[in-house]
Amino acid sequence: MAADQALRLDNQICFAVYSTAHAFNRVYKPLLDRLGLTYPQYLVMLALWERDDVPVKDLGERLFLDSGTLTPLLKRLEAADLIKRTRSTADERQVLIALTAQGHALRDKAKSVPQSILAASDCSVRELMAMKNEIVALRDRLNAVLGE
Amino acid sequence: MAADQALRLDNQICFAVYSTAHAFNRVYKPLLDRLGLTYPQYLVMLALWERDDVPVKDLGERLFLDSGTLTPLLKRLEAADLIKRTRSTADERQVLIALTAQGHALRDKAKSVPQSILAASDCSVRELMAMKNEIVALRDRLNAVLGE
DNA sequence: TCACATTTAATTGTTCGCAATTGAATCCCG
DNA sequence: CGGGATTCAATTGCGAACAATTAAATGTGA
Repeated sequence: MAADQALRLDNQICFAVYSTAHAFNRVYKPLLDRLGLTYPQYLVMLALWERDDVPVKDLGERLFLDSGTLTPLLKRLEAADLIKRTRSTADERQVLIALTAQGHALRDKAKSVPQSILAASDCSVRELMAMKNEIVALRDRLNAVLGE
Repeated sequence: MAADQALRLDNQICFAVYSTAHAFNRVYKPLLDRLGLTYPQYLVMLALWERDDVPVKDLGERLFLDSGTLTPLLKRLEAADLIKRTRSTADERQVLIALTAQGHALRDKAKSVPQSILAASDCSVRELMAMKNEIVALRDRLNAVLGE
């Protein structure tokens, strides 16, 4: 592809991904407002609903985020009584993140969210999963380059 | 899909898109550091290289961003002497964004960026364009819901 | 024409996201 | 055992991203 064409905004897959991430964020906003969560906070809760009582580092690896992002976010979730932060006794460098009863309970309220997003995306589950797999494969290749 | 499965992080296309956007950002970082640009600033420059002398609003529509994001970003580009902000005489509500000579010149330095990204994505142009088209179609459907 | 609505950027305040650094705990190796 | 390297979370500083509001300019209809 000629450099001129390559620099066109419309040809940039990165812009497609970037602008779609923001579009998702905007669609999620009214749904998550009802749960009292921001979108990144929702992702943290999704991760914790799968497995909690984990150090910040574990959460960071699952979400591709570092402590600079997670520490203040987790403090806000703690202030909202959704999680508890406890310094590990076994290894005092670690801070373990556990769900509170309210944090567990919020999962029920969140159950309807994916269905609403599916409707907004106006697409079959099969198609979305196929796209998701392609995008994840791309992400993993990009991350592989970073790891070198 | 059962609600339990739907809430799994791995099944969320939104998380796939979100985490891929961050992966792109990290791959772009070292390349854009050489141009003295952040990733959103690079997107603004891409848009301006296609068409400049445009009001902030026009830029916002092309990038799906509002003045709250663009105004400070454009001030930084102006401080770097890449663009000039001029209040329109025809309609004094508008501020027109034009490239400076340096802003135009930066395009040459940016020409090698897409090639580097292509290499990092370890994927053919054809495959990337196909993915891009799918993602853009999804974005447009999401934005359509927001417009209602 | 004139009051009122709309458009446009800018501003304010909150929350991410990350690089770089810090300080404490733990690991590892001689 | 001891000292330097490593790991982990927190902190600082900067740049997005967006909601809500503001102020000025323009448009519109009676």
